[in-house]
Amino acid sequence: MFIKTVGPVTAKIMLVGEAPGETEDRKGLPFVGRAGNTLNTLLSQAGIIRSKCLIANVARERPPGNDIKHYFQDKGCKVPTPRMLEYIALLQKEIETYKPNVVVPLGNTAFWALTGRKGIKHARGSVTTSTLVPGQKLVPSYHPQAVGYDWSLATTVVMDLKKALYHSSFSDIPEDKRQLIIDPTKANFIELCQRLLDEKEPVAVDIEAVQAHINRIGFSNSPVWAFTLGTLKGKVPLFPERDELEIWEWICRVIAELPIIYHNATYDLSVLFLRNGIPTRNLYMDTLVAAHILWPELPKSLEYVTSILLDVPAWKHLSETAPGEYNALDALNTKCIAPIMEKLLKKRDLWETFQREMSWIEPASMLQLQGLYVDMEKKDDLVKEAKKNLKEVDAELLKLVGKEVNYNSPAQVKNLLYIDLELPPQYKRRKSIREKQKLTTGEDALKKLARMHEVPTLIIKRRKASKLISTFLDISVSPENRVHSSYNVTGTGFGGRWSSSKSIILSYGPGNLQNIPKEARTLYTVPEGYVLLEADYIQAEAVAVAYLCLDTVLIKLFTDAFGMSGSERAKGYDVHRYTAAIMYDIPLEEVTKEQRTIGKTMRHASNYASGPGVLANKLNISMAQAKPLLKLYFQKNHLLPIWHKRIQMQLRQDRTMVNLFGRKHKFLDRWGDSLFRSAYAYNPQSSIGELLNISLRETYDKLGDNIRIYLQLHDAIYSLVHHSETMDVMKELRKIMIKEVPVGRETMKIDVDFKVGDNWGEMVEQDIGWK
DNA sequence: GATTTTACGTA
DNA sequence: CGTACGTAAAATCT
Repeated sequence: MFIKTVGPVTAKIMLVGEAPGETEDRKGLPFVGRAGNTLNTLLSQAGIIRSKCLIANVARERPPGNDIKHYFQDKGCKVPTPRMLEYIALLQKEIETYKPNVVVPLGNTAFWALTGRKGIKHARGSVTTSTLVPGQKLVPSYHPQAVGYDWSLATTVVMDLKKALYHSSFSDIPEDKRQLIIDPTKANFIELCQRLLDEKEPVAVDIEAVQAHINRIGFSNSPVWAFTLGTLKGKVPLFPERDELEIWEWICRVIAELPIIYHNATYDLSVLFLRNGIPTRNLYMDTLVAAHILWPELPKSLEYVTSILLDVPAWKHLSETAPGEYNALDALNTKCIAPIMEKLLKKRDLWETFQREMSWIEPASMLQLQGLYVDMEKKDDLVKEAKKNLKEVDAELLKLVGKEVNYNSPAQVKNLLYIDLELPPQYKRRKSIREKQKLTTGEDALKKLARMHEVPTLIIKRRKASKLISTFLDISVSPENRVHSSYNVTGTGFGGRWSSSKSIILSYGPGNLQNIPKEARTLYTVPEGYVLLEADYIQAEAVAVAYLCLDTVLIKLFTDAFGMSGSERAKGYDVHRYTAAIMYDIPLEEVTKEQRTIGKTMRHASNYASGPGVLANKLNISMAQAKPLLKLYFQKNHLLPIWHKRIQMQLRQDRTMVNLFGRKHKFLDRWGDSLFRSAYAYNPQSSIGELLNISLRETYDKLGDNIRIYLQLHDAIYSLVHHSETMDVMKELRKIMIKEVPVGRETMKIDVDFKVGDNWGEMVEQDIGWK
């Protein structure tokens, strides 16, 4: 059926979708199926009344199989069929007739029909014009159907629609009158720097670099202008050496003396310091950090934040064709969003959290630039040994299998297991029952098959050995035998924790330092006379959960054990033993090793509401055995389900959770168990991360002259300490790390214990009592 | 050549 | 249907 455009001819807003679906086809109206429902929700959240809008699709008849490719001659959907051209001409005529103030293309097809361009992700949220109807204002956004698949896009679409609503009150397209000064002469550049120094406003700075060598830098100290200077073209300097030196002196003056704004300071600040010796003494704001605090659940790129907060054209496509303009706009837009974000942070009571995360940038940058020393001999030995090990497994496998198989290839392993060896097929868990089953060769599946055949065990062994070599042992090191990973203070969606990844400044090493297995840690050694000191929070997340549940018995166990040595604690104050004791209703001292292991697994699993299947896997028991065990556990720990229910109630308010330090997170996923479990994990995980990083910064301030902070591992700080000072440093670290954290009416303190070693793989517990 | 999927390491 | 991350190799898309 042909679907007509609906809505009042006087409408100020016109919404354009892609093509009708099944329901639309049946009812003869656009956006009345599932996508229509989503659209209604989005419109109402944006304050737009649907009946006052014109609603259209580009294609007017439902394509077979709902596949838009039907209307194109090519796979990339760039060459339209004659029918599609007719539809586009019709759309053009309608827009020219109704003259809405703003047209909202929803999705790639509508955006392409109106502009001839693709890439809705980069275009959405910008204010732009149509080429189909010249002069027609557009505010593009995602298609409601995309929101249906990924509900976290909803927030973005609502913000775009609000922007469209604002733009529907007038037809003019705002002119970008901001002034960009691109590649001035040396003399002009110096004048401009002088102007920045005179005006004393916070300056947004952005560098462009290839392999951390700066080739361009841009500045902006007001929302109306910016300037940029290229210093390198490829590897060729653009100025004579003496001029360049002078230019860098002025750059240094600006950056070292004025309050500075970056988008991703850990990068710009580190490169400027490493390559040009320029310190950022007054870091006023990192707009990436601001975005991470304001909307940890949303994208944080400058492009995205700008599309949300400003009414400016997209500019990222200029990076190749007009690098000067691109860089100047980066600086300018950073400058423009900064004050808006500052206001929002204060309004939402997040200023303190923001300042705290800002304070982590310096130590995180230090850790990246400092790096870790690698013992090359040890590394070579370990690689050799691991390769030998791999060869042995390969030989065994070849004997059993009788042919060469690439065990890193899931396809080949599937063939081997399920066709050649005729083992019972193991399937991946499906998201919905309607999805078709997919075979898996993951470790859990192989473990089950291991009961029937000896090959699966060897495959597990083979893959572990191969992973160890490729990811953790066979790593690149700097000329100084160091690895330099970057710590990302904005790297986790929850916030509070840092992530760790390959540095783009000094790209040596395994990248992520937070997932290195014990076997690969031994190659990280310390200089003669020094020790590696690990200070970690004891049972941190479990303690946090106990306080959040108000489990007074458990809290007492932790407070009684506070300050005890490890061996004392193990005797009568061990959480897992306690868990087993209450589960089996026996005295603490009668708990067997096996029962303790069960207690430990149960606690880990059920704090965050895992199901019987997973527990069965972990304890290597059947589902039938796991179910009553879980039931028993929740009977004895009745506060846990109450806590979970409380979280669900909090989510119902506005889907927002707040951690123990005031950090906020909005959970945007589809309402359901998976969202709940994520929310259960939020407070303990992000609060402990935050606690550790607060302590890390304080350690950096107070002990930075005597020790080198070496590693951060979510709930542990590692430092290099002269062996003669180990005891003193332990005392100091305890003073810093043990903090009183309010949880409701209680005050939580988490104990710290220490390990010492001369390499990261062999750390020895320090059995010291502190009472 | 770029992007997605699969598998697997840590807290 | 623990959660949170990042990387390597293979598979897939263009």
